[in-house]
Amino acid sequence: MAGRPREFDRDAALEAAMHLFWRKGFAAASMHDLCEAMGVSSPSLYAAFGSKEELYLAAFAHYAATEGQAVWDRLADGATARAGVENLLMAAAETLPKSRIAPAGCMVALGAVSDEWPPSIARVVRKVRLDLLRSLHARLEAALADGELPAMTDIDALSRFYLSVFQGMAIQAKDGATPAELRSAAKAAMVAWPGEG
Amino acid sequence: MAGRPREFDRDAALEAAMHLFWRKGFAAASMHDLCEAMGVSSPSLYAAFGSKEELYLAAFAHYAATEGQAVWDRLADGATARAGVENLLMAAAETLPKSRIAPAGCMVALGAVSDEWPPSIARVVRKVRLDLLRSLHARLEAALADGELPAMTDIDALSRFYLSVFQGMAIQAKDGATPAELRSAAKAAMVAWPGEG
DNA sequence: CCAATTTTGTAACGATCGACACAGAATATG
DNA sequence: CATATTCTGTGTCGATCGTTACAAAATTGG
Repeated sequence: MAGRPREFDRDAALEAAMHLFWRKGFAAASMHDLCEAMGVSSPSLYAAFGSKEELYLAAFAHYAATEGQAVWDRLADGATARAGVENLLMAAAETLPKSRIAPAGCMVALGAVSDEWPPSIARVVRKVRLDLLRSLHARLEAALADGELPAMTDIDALSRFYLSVFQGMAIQAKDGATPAELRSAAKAAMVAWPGEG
Repeated sequence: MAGRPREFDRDAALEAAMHLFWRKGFAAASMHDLCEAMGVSSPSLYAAFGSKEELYLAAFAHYAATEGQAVWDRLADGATARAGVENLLMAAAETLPKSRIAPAGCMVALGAVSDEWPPSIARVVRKVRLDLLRSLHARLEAALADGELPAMTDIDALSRFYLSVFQGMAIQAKDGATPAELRSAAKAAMVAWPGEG
């Protein structure tokens, strides 16, 4: 087991690819752009990641495990499901708009919404989106069992509703909405919590 | 003023282009696909529409004037702003999922969300999205003036919130959500109407 | 019928894309 | 040092993209 050692940091390169994909999507981020952003020539890139599709999947997994997880973990914060959902939306309002270090939007919410994405990527992205719906659903179901929510609450509808608010916020962030504007929308959404008045 | 007459129906061809762009987005709908779907050879297409970008803009305008307008007009239906918003969301729940005649999603809500779109198109699409926000805002402002909404209601927040629900529903429709599922989410959103409970 | 004009289909253009062949350079092992 | 192995950069491959010459075909006006 020998060979010339790799001259670039694989994780740093993956992070750079993630940011470029995050900002430009899959198709618009050309291999030329990626090589430049990652500081790696294309044969090295292919040796390390296989193909552009596989590189995207690796970057997407990295995104889900870091940026995405950081926001979605807030759902578990707080004593009640209501607090968890509010924390989630507030964190989203803070994270979704463009900042000095991060592009606007969300790779999970906005990825593969048009059919111009490779099917293999679309399948993975949509699966993660459904996972978000499922974890929202699970949190609300627990709240129902705890008696936090009225017994006749429509959990399917409520989880789908709060997911739609999150996804809509992602689109508006892409259009330039500020954290304050998204917070106000999230605040308005929390009024729909069952038993509010 | 003479010349060989055009052999294809310009409006029918534009409608076909609209459906293809609606389903596949801008980049993934190649000129080859478009020519096939429109039943026109590419030089004829260029003579009639100018370029692929201009064709998209024409198809998008056609979409906004027909499919989009039909849904958004519901905002004016009903005696109250609340009824108008509910009608709008219910119409969206019916229209957004894939049907026998229409693709899933919405060209306005989901168009140009990634940066892989030509800037000229992104500018137009985002302007229309902002117009949606403005018309929602205007309807709620009128309701405020009529006393339908409490005097301290945050109109900016409320319009942005309902827009986000609509946009989120569009994403979920792309992921395969049914009209019934979207209706239930819309119903949950209406609970957030000020003074509910 | 003749000339002018516009559309049509075939075929091809240059540009760009993702992907890779190749040879040189850098390491580990014996 | 010699060999095997792996990485690196240059250059290029075939495919596909949007776009357009070109000539034949079809119409109107004189």
